[in-house]
This record gives sequence, structure tokens and C-alpha cells, in this order.
Amino acid sequence: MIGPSSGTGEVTESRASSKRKVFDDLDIDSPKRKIFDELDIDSFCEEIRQTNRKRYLQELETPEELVATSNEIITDAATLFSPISAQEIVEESQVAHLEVLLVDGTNCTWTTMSELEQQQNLDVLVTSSSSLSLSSSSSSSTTSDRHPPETYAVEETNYQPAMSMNYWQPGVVPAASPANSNFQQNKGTMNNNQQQQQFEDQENGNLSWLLDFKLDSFIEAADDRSTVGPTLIKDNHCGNKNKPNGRSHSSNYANDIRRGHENSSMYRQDLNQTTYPANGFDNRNFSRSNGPKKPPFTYTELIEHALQERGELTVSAIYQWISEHFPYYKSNDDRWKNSVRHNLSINPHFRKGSKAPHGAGHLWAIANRSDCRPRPLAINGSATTTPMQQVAQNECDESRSNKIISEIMDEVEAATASIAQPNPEDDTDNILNPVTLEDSAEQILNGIKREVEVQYLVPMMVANSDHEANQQNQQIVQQTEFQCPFKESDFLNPVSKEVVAEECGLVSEGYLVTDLNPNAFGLNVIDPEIIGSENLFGEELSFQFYELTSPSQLQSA
DNA sequence: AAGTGTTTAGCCGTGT
DNA sequence: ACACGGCTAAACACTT
Repeated sequence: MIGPSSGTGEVTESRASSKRKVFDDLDIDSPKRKIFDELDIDSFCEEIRQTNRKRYLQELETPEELVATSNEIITDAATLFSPISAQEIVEESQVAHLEVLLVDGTNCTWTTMSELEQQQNLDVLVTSSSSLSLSSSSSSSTTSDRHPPETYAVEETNYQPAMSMNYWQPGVVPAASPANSNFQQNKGTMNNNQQQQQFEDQENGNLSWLLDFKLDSFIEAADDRSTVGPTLIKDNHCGNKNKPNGRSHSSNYANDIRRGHENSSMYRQDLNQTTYPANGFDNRNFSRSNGPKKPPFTYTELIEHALQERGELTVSAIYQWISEHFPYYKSNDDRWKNSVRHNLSINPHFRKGSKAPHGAGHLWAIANRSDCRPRPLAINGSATTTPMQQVAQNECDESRSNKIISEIMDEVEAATASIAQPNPEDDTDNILNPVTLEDSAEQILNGIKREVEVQYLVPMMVANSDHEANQQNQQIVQQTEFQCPFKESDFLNPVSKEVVAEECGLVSEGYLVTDLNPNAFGLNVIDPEIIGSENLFGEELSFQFYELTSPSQLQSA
């Protein structure tokens, strides 16, 4: 499934640095500055991310949309800040129920925002009883300690916090929030009273601004106060290349979204006009006033979703699906199509199927579990893999591993079974012949699925209900004392002992160099001289050097 | 010729 | 600094 991946340390790092960067410019006595200095941003952001992550996974299990598009913002906000479910909110009043903790310096009381409107002379700590809490104790204690009692009447209708933006899931996008507007040049969306209220709230210590807290807003404010955001956006597909190789901010945009933090003004502004459905994909409109915006998905994700939705597709059909769902990808633009083809070719997650019934090319599909080739695994939920992908991938990996193990065991069992079958016509067949076994195993494996070269074979016992056969197998193994003649890691192309012995001049008429016990052949030979590591190079070489004392022995050998 | 599939190379951003 | 993922560009071969 497709969705942005969660960022990890990088987010908190950027936020922390942003915190320093932004608030260095603020008045040291500013209430906002004081509160923010004591706020554990890392924990705060991490908590939000984890909360949304859990929620997203829950939604994946119940993919149906909970609310209509028009209610997405407020329901998402409600889910984030209130223990009340989004569905309940929609059914009841379409207004978020925000619980607040009233702190008057000595007492703490839980109440609702509606009740709060009637309260006077109280400091307000906005918090949540479930999914979100401003856990920094300092923020709650110091607000009442440092500031005189004041009145905070927060309109519930203002409760469309930008923070309700699910940083981790592209399912809901915040509308332009009045509280953010100070930093987004969106003042046109507010009337003068709202702007004045906003300004006063932020200046008098009203913590409701935290609901709309967005660090990047301050970043933008601090770094680019005079810059109008949209002008920063360059679309390399529109010919405005920012970098020599054609990469543009739009690429960063995709990464920013995927990593769950909105550090760029263009991202925020784009999303302000964007509505994401619960499944995160259908009919997504990345259009802006000045043109389509690059979707925050990799080509692999786009292709994957197209194939998941439609099954097998030709390359041209994949083009069509992508261009239909994402206006950014124009059907007449060949550059991204090249990337799509490139992805199809190099990504083992995609399988080239049969030839297309009409026209050139092949049908492409997602590699199913049985032929799911190795794919780079995300470690510790890295930013490149979505949770859904991780779940699917984990299942796939587990299934693949089990399947491979099962296949190997079957093959070994078959090979071992063939080894254990005595040939009544030739007693010598009871003795393991490594060359023959390797040939046999090679034939078996080649016949089963893939070309392999069996360089050596180590017989192994396989659980068998037939006790007698087991004993027979064990006896054979014990008799032959068959050992792996070399370590796999030592040689890319292992050389057999026979070759080594021959090249060392150890093989000549009248002598038998073998790792097998001649007594097992019925040969009566004197005690062998062990050729081991002490008298031959290679500690793994340990075969026995027999002197054949009779012509019959020589012939048998 | 156009579309398709493969391969190589380079750049960028991020994480270690 | 290095590895890696992702993206982009380009070249080339093959098929329709």
C-alpha cells in the first residue's frame, strides 16, 4: 500500500534546530518564548507522530472513509485532540469537543471549551485526555506561575488546528488555519477582528496558538518574512530548474511529505488546497493555482498502486493510470515515463508477465509472494517504507523465507532419499560417490526451478518416520565419514581433495588417498596415515592415506 | 518510427 | 566521508 513513511530522528532534529533558530529572534520575555523554551518539542512531536501512526494503522484495517471530505479536517483534528471518535463527532455536532485543563494556580479542573467560554480569570492548558497531551509539566505549571490570570475565550470554530494535520498520513490536509495565517500571508481569509484576536491571543499568552503550532511557520517567518511563498516553487517539469541536474524543490517536497514534516512553505500551501481521501490516493488533486504539483510518492509507489488497483497493466496503461490520478504527470511528457520504465525494470517488486495482447510490450504485475524477489528491507521503519508496505513486505518476506526453506528442505529430502536408496545390482552404489550425488542434485535442482551448480553435497539427515530408513541413512553416513572437504568461505571455486592430492603428488599406483574409510568397502588395509593440517596445507584437509598391499585391493580401489 | 525494456551514469538528500 | 535510495537522463537493443 502506499503512503508516506514516517520520519524519525531527522524530524526532531530539524524541529529542535528550528526552535532555536526561530526563538532566538523573539523577545526573551515573550510568553511564547518562555513556554516554548520549556516545551519538550521532541517528545511533543514524537507523540503526535506516534499517535497518528497508530491511528493510520487502524484506518488501514478499516479503510472505509469515516467522514465526508468536508468534515475531514475537523474530524481529524478531533481524533487527534479528543477521546471522542471522529464518527461520534460527525454524528453529534460536527464540532470538535476539546477538553481543557483549567489551572487557576491552586486547582486544576477539566472542562470543555464551551464551558470555558464562560470562565474568567483562568490560565488554560490545552491538552487531551487521550491521544495527545502536552506532557511537558513545565508548560502547565509555569503558565499559571508566570502569567497573571487572564481570560481566554476560544471559539470552538477556530478549532481547526494545523497541528491536526496528520504529519504521518496524507489522509487529511489542514485547511488554511486562521492561526497560521499570520505566517502564511493568508490574512485575506480572516477578517480584521479575527486577525486582531489572533494577534492578541499570541501576545497575551493564550496557549491556543499551540493548537495551530507549526514550526515551519516560524521558520518561514524568521527566514523569509518578505517572501511570498508560492514564488519559491519551481517546477522542473515547467522548465524552472533550480539545479543543474533538473532536480527542483518539488523533489524535496515529496520527501518532506513522506518524512512527515512540513518544513517548506510550498508544501503547506499546496496542501492547503489539497484534500486527501482516507485511502490516500484516489482523485488526489495536487493542482495549485500555478500548476500541478508533484505527488509525494515515489515512482515505485505509484506503479505499485496502479498495479494493485488494476492488476496486470502494460506500461502505457501504467502511464495512463498515473496521469489520470496525478495531473502533475502529463501524458505527453516522456521524462517521467522513462523513470517509470526504469523503475519497472530495476525493481524486483514488479514482474514482467506475458506479452501484451495488443501492441508491443508486456503486462506488468506486482511480484506475488511466491516470486517476490529480494527487496531492500527497511530497517527500523526507515523513511522509505510505508507502514502498509512494511506489513505487506514483512508478510512477503516471512512467506518467502518459509517457502525457500521449505523448498530447500524438499530438495534436500529428495536428494537424501535418492542417496539412501541402495542399488541391488551394484554394491558399490551403497557408497557415496560425491560426483554422482552432485550431478544428481544438480539435475534435481535444475529440474525444479533454477540453474545451479552443485560443487559439493553434504548429506544431512532428514526427519523420517521410517526408523529403519533413518538408521540406514545414519549408518551410511557414519560408514563413509563423508566430510565437507573445504569451507565454502575459503574458495570461490573449491578444489576437490583428489585434485589437491594429485597435484601434490600424493596419488600414485599402490596408494589410495581418500576421505572414505576403505574398511567400509571391505578392503583390508593397514592403518592409514592421516594427512592433516600438520603435514599438508589447509587445516580443512583431512583425508587418509592408505597403502594398498594387494592387487585385489588396488583393483577394488 | 514509435514504443518498450534494459542498462549505465550522475546528482541530490539523508542517514550513519 | 561514505553508503544508500530516489530521481533523471541517456544510450542502446528489441518489438510492433
